[in-house]
Amino acid sequence: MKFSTRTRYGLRFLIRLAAQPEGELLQLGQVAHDENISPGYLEQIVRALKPLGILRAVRGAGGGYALARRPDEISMEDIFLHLEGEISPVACLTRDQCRRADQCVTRNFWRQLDEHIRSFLRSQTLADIIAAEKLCLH
Amino acid sequence: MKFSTRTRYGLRFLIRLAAQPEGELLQLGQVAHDENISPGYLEQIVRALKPLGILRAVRGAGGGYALARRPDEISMEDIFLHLEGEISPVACLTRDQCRRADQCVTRNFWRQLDEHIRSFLRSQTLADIIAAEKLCLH
DNA sequence: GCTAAAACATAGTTTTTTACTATGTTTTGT
DNA sequence: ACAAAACATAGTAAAAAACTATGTTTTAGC
Repeated sequence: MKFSTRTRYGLRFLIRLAAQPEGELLQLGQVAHDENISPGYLEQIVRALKPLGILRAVRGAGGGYALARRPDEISMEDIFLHLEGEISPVACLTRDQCRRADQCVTRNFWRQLDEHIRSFLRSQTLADIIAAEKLCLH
Repeated sequence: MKFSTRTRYGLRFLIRLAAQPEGELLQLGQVAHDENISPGYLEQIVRALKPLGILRAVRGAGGGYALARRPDEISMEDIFLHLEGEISPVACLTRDQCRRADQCVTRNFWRQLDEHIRSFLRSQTLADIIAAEKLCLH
């Protein structure tokens, strides 16, 4: 039960954006270098985030990325859904519904676990993570 | 973020044992057949559970398995630790401590998520799962 | 004692997923 | 024009997961 580098790298990218001064652009290559992530791989990851609509991209020389929304309006649940694909601990909760579902002894347990994880992710925003970080600094 | 078939099959095996009348043995081959799991694979999984000490095995013809403890004394956290290997959503919480750990922005977030998942698993026992099942029957 | 049936054990193989690379195209400031 | 950035897809390598194969050991029943 591990989260992929996709999710971890993507989160780090977003945190870097959130830490950026309002309106300032940050280049993907810069983040890739600082965070020691392959630029090509990071591009793929960032692309997965685009449909979420939280990124503002400026193309061409001198371009870069910025957040399109305030960090406290961006929930971890949304981020995880786009990076990880899905969150559920077992596939049958969201897809591949198995035919034994209604007589499945463990299904209810998985559903509860799923709801626990999701509700935590729902309760957290990008801003919370940054805030926790700032607290540590003094 | 999916749990492996190891964990899911192993859990189903334990539930079958828990549903068994007190002291009665259940054969692995029987469970494998009923649950449509490869017997050889299920054997591997069951072996991973042995160090937990919740299994009583009787070898030889007419042998089988039974629970060595009451279902309400067997926590989901223990089961998951043995089947999944570890629970933490990222490796650096339990091993592979990275050298940037103390300046890691996301580490605290991962730790909180980890604790949420673990505390849920700690709160649940095999007995709870069986009980939830019994409720559904009438 | 022999045999069949069960648990016990390890190594190997296949399949799937993850992580990453290669090779471009498009856009835009200078 | 050109360099630097985002955008996009396909391919590849490595790792993990899922399973198979091939045994050994134990024990009840004949």
